[in-house]
Amino acid sequence: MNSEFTIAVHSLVFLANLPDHRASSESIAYNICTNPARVRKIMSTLRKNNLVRTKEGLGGGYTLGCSPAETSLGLIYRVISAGTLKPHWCSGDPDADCIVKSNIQTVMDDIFTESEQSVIRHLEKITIEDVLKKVRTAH
Amino acid sequence: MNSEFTIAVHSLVFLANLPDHRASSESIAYNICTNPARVRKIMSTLRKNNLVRTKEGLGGGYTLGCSPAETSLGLIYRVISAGTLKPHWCSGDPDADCIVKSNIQTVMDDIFTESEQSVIRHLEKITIEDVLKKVRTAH
DNA sequence: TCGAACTGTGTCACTTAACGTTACAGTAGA
DNA sequence: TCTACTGTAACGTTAAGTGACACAGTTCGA
Repeated sequence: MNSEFTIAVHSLVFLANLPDHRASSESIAYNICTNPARVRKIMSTLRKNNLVRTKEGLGGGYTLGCSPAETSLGLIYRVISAGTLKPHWCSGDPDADCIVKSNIQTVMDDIFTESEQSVIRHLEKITIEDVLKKVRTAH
Repeated sequence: MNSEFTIAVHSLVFLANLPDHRASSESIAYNICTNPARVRKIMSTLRKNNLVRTKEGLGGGYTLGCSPAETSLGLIYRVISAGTLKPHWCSGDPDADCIVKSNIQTVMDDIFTESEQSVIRHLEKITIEDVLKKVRTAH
């Protein structure tokens, strides 16, 4: 899985934890330990899915566009990371004669897709608020 | 997820599909489309878990060490790829003052571990025989 | 007992994906 | 119009994934 999911969740939790739910890409990036451009790219995707609101210009930045209690990590995964469970490298060769060699790709593809579905179903049970609570009570 | 899981499954399905369930690393690698050394490295792990038997020397090679109908992909995942669902990159910093920044790592860690468990539970429902059947009936 | 055909394993090189950096156009408020 | 933001693209750098090679150890048959 790629780490954009982590960044997306961290950003939303960070915003949810702030009194005014508002921050610039620079302060979010500082909290996450990455660079503002990377944050902006991911926030831009979140905005297109109404999970954050953005405001350009002076005094602008990012604000929460969703209710932490109603936003699941499953939704965030689908928006940010769908398809990333499957490895890039594939075994076999569709044009080969051997049925294993030629058919394994589509079979494994299905298996990875189903596996991803089971991850998403699990992540749908966890909300941003749940994560925030865990962060607040972590020892 | 890393592609060693794919190679392990492909190898076992390939062996299961052969009449004598026996092959050299070279012929397995050719079927998978990778190099023999990589196959040997992964098969070595499978051998340590009794999923294949290996024989060195002249006339040696790999044979199935398990029953395809009783061997689940979940077991293979645990043996080969446990822990690879989580991305390498982590956000936050355990030494920071902000509770989000300092605690997000352990919280996300738990989430990835649980997500991996749900993948494993799903993969436990699929056997090598199931994969072989799908390969044989794939259009 | 020697040679051929294997596995086991380590090392290094190469390729590709992940991540960081910089730059700059566009926007909005002071 | 200046300053502080986002949006996005391009490029550089680092780390992971994969391939290639080497060689010691093993087994069998001639």
